[in-house]
Amino acid sequence: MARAKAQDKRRRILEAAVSVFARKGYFGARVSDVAKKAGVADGTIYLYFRGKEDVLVRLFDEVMAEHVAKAREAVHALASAPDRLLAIAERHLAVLGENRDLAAVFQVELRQSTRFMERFTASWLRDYFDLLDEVIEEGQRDGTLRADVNRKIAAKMLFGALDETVTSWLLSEKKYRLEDLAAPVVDLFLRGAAVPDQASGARPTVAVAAVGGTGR
Amino acid sequence: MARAKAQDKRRRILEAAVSVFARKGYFGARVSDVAKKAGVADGTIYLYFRGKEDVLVRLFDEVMAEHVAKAREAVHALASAPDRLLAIAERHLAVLGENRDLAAVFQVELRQSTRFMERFTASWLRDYFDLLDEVIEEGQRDGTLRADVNRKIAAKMLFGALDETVTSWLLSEKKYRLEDLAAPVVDLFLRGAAVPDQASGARPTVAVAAVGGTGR
Amino acid sequence: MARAKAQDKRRRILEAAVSVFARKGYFGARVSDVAKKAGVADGTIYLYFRGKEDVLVRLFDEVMAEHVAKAREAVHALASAPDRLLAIAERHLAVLGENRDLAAVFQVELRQSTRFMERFTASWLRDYFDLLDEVIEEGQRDGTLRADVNRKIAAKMLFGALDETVTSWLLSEKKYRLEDLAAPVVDLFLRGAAVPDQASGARPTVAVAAVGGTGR
Amino acid sequence: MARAKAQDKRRRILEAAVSVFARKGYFGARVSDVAKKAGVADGTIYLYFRGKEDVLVRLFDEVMAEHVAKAREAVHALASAPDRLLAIAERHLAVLGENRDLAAVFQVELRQSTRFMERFTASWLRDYFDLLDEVIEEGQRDGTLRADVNRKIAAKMLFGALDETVTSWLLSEKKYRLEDLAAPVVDLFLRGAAVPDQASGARPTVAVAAVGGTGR
DNA sequence: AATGAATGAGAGTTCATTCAT
DNA sequence: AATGAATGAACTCTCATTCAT
Repeated sequence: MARAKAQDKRRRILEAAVSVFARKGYFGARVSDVAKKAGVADGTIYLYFRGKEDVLVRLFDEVMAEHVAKAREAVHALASAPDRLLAIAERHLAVLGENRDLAAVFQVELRQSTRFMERFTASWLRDYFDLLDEVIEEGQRDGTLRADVNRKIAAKMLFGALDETVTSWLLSEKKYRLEDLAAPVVDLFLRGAAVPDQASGARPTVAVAAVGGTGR
Repeated sequence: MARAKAQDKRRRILEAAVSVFARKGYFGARVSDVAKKAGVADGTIYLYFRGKEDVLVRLFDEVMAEHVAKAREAVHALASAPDRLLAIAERHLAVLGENRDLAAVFQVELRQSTRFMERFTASWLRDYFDLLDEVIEEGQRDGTLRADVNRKIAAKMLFGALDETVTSWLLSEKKYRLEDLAAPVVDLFLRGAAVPDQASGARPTVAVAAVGGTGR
Repeated sequence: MARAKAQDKRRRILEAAVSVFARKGYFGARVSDVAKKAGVADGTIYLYFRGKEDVLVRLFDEVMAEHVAKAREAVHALASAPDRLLAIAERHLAVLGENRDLAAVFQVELRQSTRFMERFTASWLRDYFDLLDEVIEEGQRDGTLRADVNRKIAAKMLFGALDETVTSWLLSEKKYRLEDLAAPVVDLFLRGAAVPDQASGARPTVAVAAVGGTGR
Repeated sequence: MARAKAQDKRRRILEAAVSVFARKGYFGARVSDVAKKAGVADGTIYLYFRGKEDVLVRLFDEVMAEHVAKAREAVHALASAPDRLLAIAERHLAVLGENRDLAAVFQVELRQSTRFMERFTASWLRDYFDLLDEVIEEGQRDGTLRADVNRKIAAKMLFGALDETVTSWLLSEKKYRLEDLAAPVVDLFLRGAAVPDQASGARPTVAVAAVGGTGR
């Protein structure tokens, strides 16, 4: 019981943090703002978190852990690489599209500093890229994806496209359903922007450079 | 003479800011750090800039103005859309690849807050996306790019891919030439990740949703 | 308890401010000087006051509110205008004569700027002048004070005389009891400096100009 | 010639200072504001004055020297004490009434700190009070002024009345000619506010305390 | 467990003054 | 004599964190 109550308070603090960080930015937000929004005393936050930065870090870790886990589940339930990539893209856009404040925190506030970013890159973002990498690799093995594509580059392109899509939506005044963009983005990712050279088997002239270390 | 000296001092301050912001982050950097690095007194910075934030903003504006202008020139010198996109990508990666500190500031520090981002999105980033949009449109008109691709989405995908490529390079320990990734990224962007359905004319099953408002 | 302690701290800050402002002047005094003198941390001052200026303003308001109230009480307890004016003068000189630091703040620091002065003139100083005005008016009605005297001018003369008396005392090296000057000042105010024209009813030759708007 | 030009520049700086100090207050005014208003470079001020404070001090000294000298001349041209006091009052109010900015500086900015005030009190203000004292003394000797009046107190009352009259005029929104108040103020000073006890030769009951050291 | 008053280090910015030109 | 760019000390106020209650 006491445990449940405590967890509830912890959750309220995290939710308040999302809201306050989204509106004022991480540096602009005061710990007391978060406390007030959460309905607790300033000091209480320090019973649940090590400090202001820890709130941001935990927020990130917990949302991501859940997201990556669900993405993995979704992937396992599907067979082909294209379907799997679409499922990942849909989840990605849906999660952030449902909660604009969360999107603001993830797209903007989380990129506060190289220090933060390195930490994130080293943890769950790594997992997320690994997931993309695995899906692509399997697609290459079963022949649905081109084998001559560098997986690291492909993963970054897809992630970058989704990321930019979210940021663009976030900063846009226009209201549209973010997840509706999953299909066209993945379609473009799969089929490419160029008109295929139909007559011959000739490839576009841009050479595929063999790039070594491009992994994060 | 006096004019030249003043401009030199201004430049030194901007260069010092890039270096200091890259290492400590915008919020972590003290104005006095920038001053010391630039070899001027603290107060001197206020003779050239309105304040700390103005240093960041000017830095961004001036680098971007130059970059976008040069990208436009490069585009005009080339004929086909694929070549043009490759040229843009090469410039994008080369500029940031040449100066890791500058890359750090652009990839990380500039995204500190929604306030910054909105400002940037409204100014030069807008220009940059417009440039991509124009190149893609012309490619669609002359038949080198698929007409059924949403230009806004395509522009975001290419930008997102480049952006993520830079961020990944920045955070990576491995040393590689960033601009070498321009060709494979653009190739992937043009040809897509999927193996084309050669026998039939069948398209991948993912439908191309007609999405209305996706512009920033 | 907590309430009492907080009020005590507030009072200590005000007392420290009187002491520090008197010695260094408002602009010369640092907030940290006041804090140190009050035995609190710098930041604590901002829990009780909006800022440095607010400390001065509150100080003034609170001392004046009490002073004007007590002066009114004293007035009500007495019957004739001359007695009432003497009572007011005695209070005026006694309050400031008892606390040289307070006198310094009131006579000097409070007149730092037109901004301050306008604020003060608009608030309690107005009340004080109103009180003098009322007492004089009643004196004119009951025949103890000359009816041909402009009340506004008379109030300013008495106040000016008291004010100058305090300033003079403050800057003087000599030590004397300030309140002892109340009687001679009021006496002079009432009887005038000139030798009355005893033989005739002739008035001094200086004409009483009928001046319209002389009120503050 | 060069000498004349230099003096002109010096005068322009002083005039600019009056204007700027009146509007922004001594502490609020920047040296560069004064320089700009005077049409000279910041550094030039330091060729004519020791620093910001020196500008204020010289301003005061020079205006006062002239004023006291002229007041003395006016006094010598007149015979009776009442006339002389009226002349002094008229000059006092006229000088400040003619130049609101100068009045603002003298009534407000000059009282910035005990340090300033002590300096002033020790110099020309001393002269001014001495002049009043002399006039009153002669009036007592020739029988136009009451001999039982303490001269120091009387001088302070008259000065205080004039001072308060100026301050009141300065802060008042209403526009009226300040010097028109000289006559009624001096009349009140001479005849007193009380209705004389006509039947008997009885004096008002307020005793004239014999106060020793009341001089500044 | 919770509170919130108190702390005090820290930083952006201003501006009187200097001095090379 | 005049300039005005440069200096850098100084100061107010903020806010993450602590700890007595």
